[in-house]
Order: sequence, then structure tokens, then C-alpha cells
Amino acid sequence: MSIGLARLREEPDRIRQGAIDKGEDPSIIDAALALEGKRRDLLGESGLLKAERNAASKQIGEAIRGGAAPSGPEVAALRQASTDAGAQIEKLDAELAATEAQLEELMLRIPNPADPDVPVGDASANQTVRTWGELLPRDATADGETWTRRPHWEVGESLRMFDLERGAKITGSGFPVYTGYGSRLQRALIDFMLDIHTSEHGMTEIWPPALVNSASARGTGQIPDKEDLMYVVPRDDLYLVPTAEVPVTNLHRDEIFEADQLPLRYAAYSPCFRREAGAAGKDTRGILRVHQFDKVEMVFFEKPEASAEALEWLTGRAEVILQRLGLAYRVLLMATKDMGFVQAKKYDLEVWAPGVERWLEVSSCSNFRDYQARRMAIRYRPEPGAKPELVHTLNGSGLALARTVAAILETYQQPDGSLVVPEVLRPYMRTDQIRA
RNA sequence: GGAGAGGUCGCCUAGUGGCCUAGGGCGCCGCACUGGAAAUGCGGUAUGGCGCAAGCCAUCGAGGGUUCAAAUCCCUCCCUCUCCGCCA
Repeated sequence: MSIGLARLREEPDRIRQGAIDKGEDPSIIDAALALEGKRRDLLGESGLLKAERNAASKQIGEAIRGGAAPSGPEVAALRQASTDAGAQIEKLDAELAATEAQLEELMLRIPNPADPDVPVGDASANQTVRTWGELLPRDATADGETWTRRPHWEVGESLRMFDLERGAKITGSGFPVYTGYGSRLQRALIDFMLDIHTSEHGMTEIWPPALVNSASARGTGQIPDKEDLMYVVPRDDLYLVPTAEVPVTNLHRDEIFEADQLPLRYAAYSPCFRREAGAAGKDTRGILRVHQFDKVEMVFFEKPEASAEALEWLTGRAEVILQRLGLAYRVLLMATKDMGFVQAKKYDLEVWAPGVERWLEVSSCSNFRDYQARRMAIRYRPEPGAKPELVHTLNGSGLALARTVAAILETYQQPDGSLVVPEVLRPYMRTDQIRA
């Protein structure tokens, strides 16, 4: 994950301002520039010496083939020259390796600068771009009677759609067990979302592994920075995926596309595992913040010039799901200090949960530009035979299930305690109403 | 998990310490020939880095080692294939 040395050299001011806007330390940019200069000097010196050594070694070979005694004085002199160069090279390369390690460490701490149209500031600078649907109040009126919507955990328990206590028993807190129609609703939502994204949005469906190796975890930046967020299987050096973004983006690690292969757009279901260490309290009640949930994720590989528009389209595809489900939501354009270190631009989709009268984040749609692609070496040829350039990567949830389920339970509950099934899910649920 | 065989350029393959600056074939691109094409011939066809450039450096699954010199020898690991064992 890095802005790249070329860009560091070419537009340090933009990078510096980008760091300031995101609340990061801008002095790292100057430290990195200094190290980059040192790296280039060392590289030049070491390269020259290696050329000398290679030449000497070659001469030894030629001399021996030409009849010189392998242990004779002529060969010994050449051998000495090569050995001497080798000793210097060893020193230089050690210094070079140390310099590069320091430089890389600094580069990892330089954030991806936000796009120019992103508001500068903290969460209070986030912009509500649009709102869709009717924001139902908790206290509703039906047939002249008023009734109060219940929070989703009460609805779910009473309709026996999930069992949080037994989930805690068999695994731990934050591992919900879905039961009966609750279980079927999981399948229905996954199926519905993937159907829309593939049949209507033209994405390619992926069913990825739920565990990845350390190279993949490093590729999308989960390690080293976010290692605490993941469940780790140290015995096999594997990581449980926190999102399908990790395996799906890594599909094309170290690959070079031809221009006509882009864009590549994937929709992937996966379970998601997050330690969420320390999280507890009223914000985590029910299934709002759990250690295991399910999600359909969209992952795009785009040509650089198309990525800005692709982010708008991607966000729109997530909105389609919410609209078809009939859930009210709003779209937030995240400000520089609230958007994350690696994103260039990010929209959050928040669904309205009338039972708790809160907005719940169900999707986060981001354009990483070339920041992610650089670390993973995902490139394409703009023209046949041309030099490869980095692609742009984007991803967004479409959607995360647990909170979507919460919004459905709170939106579609009836005064009599039953739940009306959203119309688009009825073919999948094979019922239009769920009763206690 | 055990035994064995492998991993070289987009694909196939040659390569048992120095003539490897990695050869050949296929594919692809360009040019020639052609009315146009096929066939044929000639040339070109990895990635990253450094350099104004000429060019140089690195990379033969990954990492380490031996050596003046490693695709080639040694060690560790990964992956693929075959057989055996185990198993949804």
C-alpha cells in the first residue's frame, strides 16, 4: 500500500497536503524523499561495482577457456579484483537494504491523498449526498391506534429468527445463530443480491476462500497495520477474511491485463470475521456489531481514467439493493479525516432502522485509485505492447447482511408482531409473512 | 500425512558451474512478397529498478548458502502432478 516513489518525487506538495488533510504527519514525506535520494545514490554505486565484478568473472572464464591455468597468476589477479569488488558490494548492499527497509516503512505511513472533491475535515464535514425513502418513526399509527416499533433483537427473538444466547454458548458473544426463517433470510438475501449484481449489473460471481495466506493479507493491507482486527490461524499462517475484498482483490495480484480485459467487475459472497476487540455496549446490541457476518462485496478493476465514474456506478449498484428491499437510506460522502488511510474517495450507505431510530452503515464504497494496485502489482497495458501501468481498484459492500436484516426487521414489523417479507424476497423466502 | 517426479519468457520446451548476454518451437506484432490473403522470408516480442542517453543492475517457484562465477551444486519453504493413507 503506497503512493509510489515516482509520485513522491513528482508531486511531494500534493502528497504533503494530502497527509495534512487526513490528519497524518506530513514530515514523513520529507524524510522519505531524503531516503529516496540516498537509495538512488547507493543503487548507482552498487550497480557500477556489480558491473565490474561481472566483467572480471567473465574474463576469468574467458582466460581459462583460452588456456590459462585456473590456478595461475593471471587468473589469481582477476579473481582478486572480483573478490574485492564483492566485498564492497556486500557493504553497499547491506546499507541499501537498510535504507530501503526504512524507506518502505515510511512509505507505508504516507496516506493516499483524497480526491479534490472530497470535503476536508473530520466526521462533522461528511456530506449527506442524498437520502432515499421514507424515514419511519418508532411510534407509528395503524388503524387509529398508535404502536411502538421494537428493536430488531426483540423482533428476531420473538419470531425465532436468531438465537444470540446459544450463539454465545457454542462460540462466544457476537456469533449469532440464525434459525428457521432467520436462516432462510440469510440465504435469500445472499441469493437476491448476487442475482441482481450478476444478471442486471453484469458482474462476475466469485465464491472465494474464507481464509487467506499472509501474502494476500499483506496485499490488501490487512497486515501489518490491521492485524489485530483479524482472526489468525498461526499454525498454518492463515487469516480468516474480514471481507471478501481480501481474497477477491488478490485474485489478480502480480498480473498484467490487456486493455480490452478491463474493466473487471466481481460480486462475491463471503462470511466475514472481525475480532472487533474492545467493542461492546449499546451500539453493539443485537446483531449490529458481530464477529461473524455475511456480506456480498463488489470488487472492480478499472482503467485509471474510468475509476471516478466507476465509483459512482458502484455506489449506485449498492443503492439498487436497498431500494428494491424498500429500505430508507442515505449516502454520505466521507470527509478526509473520516474516510480512512488508503481510500481516495469513499461513500458510506446508511440504512434507516426505525426500531432503534438510528442510521446503520451497511455499505462502504471506495476508490483506492492505484494505491492498492501498487502493492499488489496489478497492472494493464494501455496499448498492445505498451509499458504496463497500474490499474485502479474499487470495492463496496452490496450489502452487509446483519445490519440489513436488522433494518428489515425494524422496517417490516407489524403491530401484531408479525413480519411482512419484502416483496423482492418472497420468491426466495417462499412466504410473504412470518409469524411467531 | 508418506513415497516419488516436477516448477525456465504468454504457451510448449532446451539447458548437469564460465561459449546463458537463457537457445528452439508455437502464439502475437511489424516489414517484405501478394490484387487481397494463405504459405514463406526477415525483424521484433518478460518484469522491475538506475540513467539525459548509450547502457547498466536485478529476477529461471520463493528465500538462504557454496563459488571469482549458479537456471545448473547444497539447505529450507511454497506450489503442481502420480501413487499410498485419511476424509466431508
